[in-house]
Amino acid sequence: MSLSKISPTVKEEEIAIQNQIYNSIDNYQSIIFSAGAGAGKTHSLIESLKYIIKNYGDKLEYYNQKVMCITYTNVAKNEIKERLGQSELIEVSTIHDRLWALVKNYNNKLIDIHIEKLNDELSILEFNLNENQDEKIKKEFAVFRNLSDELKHSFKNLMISQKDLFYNNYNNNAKDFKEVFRDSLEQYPNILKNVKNFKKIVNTIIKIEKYLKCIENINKKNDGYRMIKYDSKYNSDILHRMIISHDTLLEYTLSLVEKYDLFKQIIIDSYPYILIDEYQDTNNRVIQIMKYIADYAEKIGHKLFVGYFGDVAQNIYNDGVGIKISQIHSGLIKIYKKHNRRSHKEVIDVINNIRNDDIVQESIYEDCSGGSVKFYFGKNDDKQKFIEKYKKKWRISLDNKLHCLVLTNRLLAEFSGFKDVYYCFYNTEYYQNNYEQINTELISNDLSKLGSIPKFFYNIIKFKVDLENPRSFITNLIDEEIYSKLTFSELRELIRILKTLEGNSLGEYVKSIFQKYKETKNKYYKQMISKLMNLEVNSYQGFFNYLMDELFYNLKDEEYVVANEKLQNLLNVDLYQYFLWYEFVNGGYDADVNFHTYHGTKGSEFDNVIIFMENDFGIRNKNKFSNFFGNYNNIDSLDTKMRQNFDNTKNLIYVSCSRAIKNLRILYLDDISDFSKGVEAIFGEFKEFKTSSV
DNA sequence: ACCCTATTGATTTTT
DNA sequence: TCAATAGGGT
Repeated sequence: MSLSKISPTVKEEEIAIQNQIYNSIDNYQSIIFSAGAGAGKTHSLIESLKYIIKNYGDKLEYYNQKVMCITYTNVAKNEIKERLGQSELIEVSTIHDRLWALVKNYNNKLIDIHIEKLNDELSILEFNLNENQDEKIKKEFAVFRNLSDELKHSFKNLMISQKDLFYNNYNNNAKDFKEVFRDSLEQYPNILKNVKNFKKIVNTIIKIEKYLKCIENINKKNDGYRMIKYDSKYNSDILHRMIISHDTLLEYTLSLVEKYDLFKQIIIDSYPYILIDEYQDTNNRVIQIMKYIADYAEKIGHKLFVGYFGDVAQNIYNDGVGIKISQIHSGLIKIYKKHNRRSHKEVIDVINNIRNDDIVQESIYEDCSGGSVKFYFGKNDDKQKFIEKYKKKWRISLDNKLHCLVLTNRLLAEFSGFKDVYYCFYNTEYYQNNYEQINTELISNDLSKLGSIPKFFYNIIKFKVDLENPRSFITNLIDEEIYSKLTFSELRELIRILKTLEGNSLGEYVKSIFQKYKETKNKYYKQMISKLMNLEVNSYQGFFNYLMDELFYNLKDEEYVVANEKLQNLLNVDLYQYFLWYEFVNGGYDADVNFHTYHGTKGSEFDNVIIFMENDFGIRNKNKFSNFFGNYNNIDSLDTKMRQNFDNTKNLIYVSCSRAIKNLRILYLDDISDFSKGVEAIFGEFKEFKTSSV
């Protein structure tokens, strides 16, 4: 068994590094702790928290103070809470939750900031509408600007009064849209020549109106305008309804921290220890907030410790602060940890080459060899063969799984075997109009993130799986409320009825459920189905209509046939595909090969990893990976923009490759001859993958 | 042949 | 939301 022996000297080194952190805590010297993938960062963070409680817990309790531990994601928050165990003195939460908890007590100040924000936004809108000379914007607003002042005024009023008409027809095709406004806009020359520009103009006008009204309402202290609300579920601000979203919460908090010394002091005196997990992913405003607080603590001579834990090379999100942290928060004590507790030597060597900076990891284990890394290039069609080869070679089973990383959710759906489910959902009006939603609402390992219809389908599949799985408990299947009322023979009868349900597609299965519903007199069955379907109408037609309403709203008569067909397709997909999707949502526990996106693997580790890579990352990021390898040997010649792209790609490859504990293979699906030097520099050598040799 | 407009289809992830 | 491409008019 490898990866088990740690030499005493290395163990001491590791302890010495942890002691450096403790020492900084003792002296209230803020730190930035940097360690590569698999170094045990979270472990260090948790040990530090325990250290604070052990040594300063009494003092904290006496002064009614707490330790603030903030994470970027809820997943990280839960992991830390679980590993740390119960502690009254430590508040673990996501950054946004913590900031909102602090900030919401300052509602009056927030309202002032909100009015400022509305005014700022208003001047931007007015500027674009009337003055902005930027070529693109000038063109978009030209037809409006060409109107006389009088016409501008009347046009604004007209559109504000016809707001509903405007939005109701918003998704019409251009011809129909023009038809709606043809007569009422005759006196405004060319205003509706280009629908896109027209929409832009009218949207701007309506927004200005809304913001002005909002300010008026705030000043009059009208109902609904006396409080700022933070909505963590929704991704953008609705400023005119007093609702702010994630980024604006950070913006407002930063303003408060900037302006009000008392606010800073309250934070400092309530939380003398602030620890930040995965700092590289947080928005730079968070670091600015911390810097303001730290500076003020020093000014007034109050003790404060700020600890950043993270790794700049694992910053893969655009708005993460990454390497810029040192510019924003200067004067931090740097602590590095070079040990790797995760991977075999062969993997560590490669990931060191990828990051190529001052963190050069060494395995903490003496017995760290025995892994293997190889880089292949091959054809796009060879992916399945490649997987097959390593399934055999590595003896893949449920106990020794293979994890494949792909770039897009679309590929992930295809490989995982629910391609048609993905495409049929993709083709619905709802997901066409909210195209980015499909990836969160359908392709998620987190049940709470599923969209309403995917969740509904999930429940139906779960019902079927629980029913057919001999290992599952009756109580899983039958609701407690119903189960408790049943006699033994009633239960047997209910199960007999349930077992008669059948169908090859989701549609057929649901049809069978409702057919039985109509036929049977068994009230328990009816209760169960009512509960499962949660629909007003207990019929297949009711089910169908419900889906139609949710997925294809706002239909015009002539669109009905196509929509009907699309929904039919969604229901015609083989039940097995839905089953595979269900398995995926559950985390793929029952599959020996699991698929992930590169980004989605952050924090995980797997024994066997295959990464499929190619030149492009979608249509907007042409040559992302080929440029990385091509530029690897001459990064100094890159301009700022190119360098940013390079680092971003580097980090993504670093995160992906560093998931591997033992075996790592890359299959590159394009020609690599133009940048093979870069590949060699990282992976040593490369080979062609020939299917004939399998 | 050219220009402007409409339609189409898409990269990932978190709060 | 936005870039690429298809389409339509001159």
